[in-house]
Amino acid sequence: MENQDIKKAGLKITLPRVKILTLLEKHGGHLSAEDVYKILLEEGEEIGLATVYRVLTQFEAAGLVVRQNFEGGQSVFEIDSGDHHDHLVCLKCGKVEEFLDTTIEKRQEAIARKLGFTIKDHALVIYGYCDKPECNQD
Amino acid sequence: MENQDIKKAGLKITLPRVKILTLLEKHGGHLSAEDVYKILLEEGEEIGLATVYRVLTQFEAAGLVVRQNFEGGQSVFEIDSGDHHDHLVCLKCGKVEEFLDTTIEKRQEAIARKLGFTIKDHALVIYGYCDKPECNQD
DNA sequence: GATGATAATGAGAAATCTTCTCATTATCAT
DNA sequence: ATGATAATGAGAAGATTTCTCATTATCATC
Repeated sequence: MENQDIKKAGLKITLPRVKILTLLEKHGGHLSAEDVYKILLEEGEEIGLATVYRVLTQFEAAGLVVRQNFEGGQSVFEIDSGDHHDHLVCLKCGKVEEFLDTTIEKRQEAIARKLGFTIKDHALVIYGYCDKPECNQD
Repeated sequence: MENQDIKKAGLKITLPRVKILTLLEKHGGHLSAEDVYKILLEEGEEIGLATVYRVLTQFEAAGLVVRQNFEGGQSVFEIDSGDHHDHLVCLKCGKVEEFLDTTIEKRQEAIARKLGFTIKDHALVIYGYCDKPECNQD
């Protein structure tokens, strides 16, 4: 029940928050603030774009969603399912694949340790072309 | 001689281009377009911000510089020394460390192959706190 | 060295994404 | 039901980057 998640985050349960969280859960994928805004509009919900940004930022701070800053464009958000993963993004069609590689994760920690850093977060995005015929090559 | 690099890129040798390339080489680190603009102003060069953006983009396309999109803020540029590397960024003081890990690089290729992607580029940034006393913790 | 086709520049406008402001409205503990 | 407080919506504003276009500079050719 997403209402409990919102409450646990110290936020009041409001229609915009419930709708946005439900939408992200239902969709599953990676949505930008504007995507969320437009889908809500299509569903007949009159929720302001500023509210969408505000709520997504609050959800991020609360650990309910994760923000990804893919290059060139807007941030995208996805439900924080708890299992960290990195991303592969197709530069042609925009398809996003997720992956997790424990070897890479461990190497990162070793590197940070060696250089005296305490890891707070990390972003690994591989950009390329996926295997669809219209995306292949060049 | 940086003039030859500019010429090889199919660009005319102009004062803004020479100044910007020289500045990046001299500085060595990671500079935003605005950093470059301000430093040039301090040096008495009247080069417009639009020109700085334009030239940096051209240099990137020509492979002379590399653009990094660290989270939250402006892109930064550095001379493309040829040796690819990834970055560690301190969230407190902004210090940037570079590293290269062949294990990670190889794993990325394996992952892309498995998922049917042709790698074009990738971005790995580790965010954390460096070992300076004022940056440590929280 | 002068000439001219073409490319580059500078300044400000504009585009894009995101945050802020503030008056109005909704939530929720009592 | 009431009231303190938080949340919302709309538009303005901020931040970064790109675009437009008139003016100027570059460089191959003469």
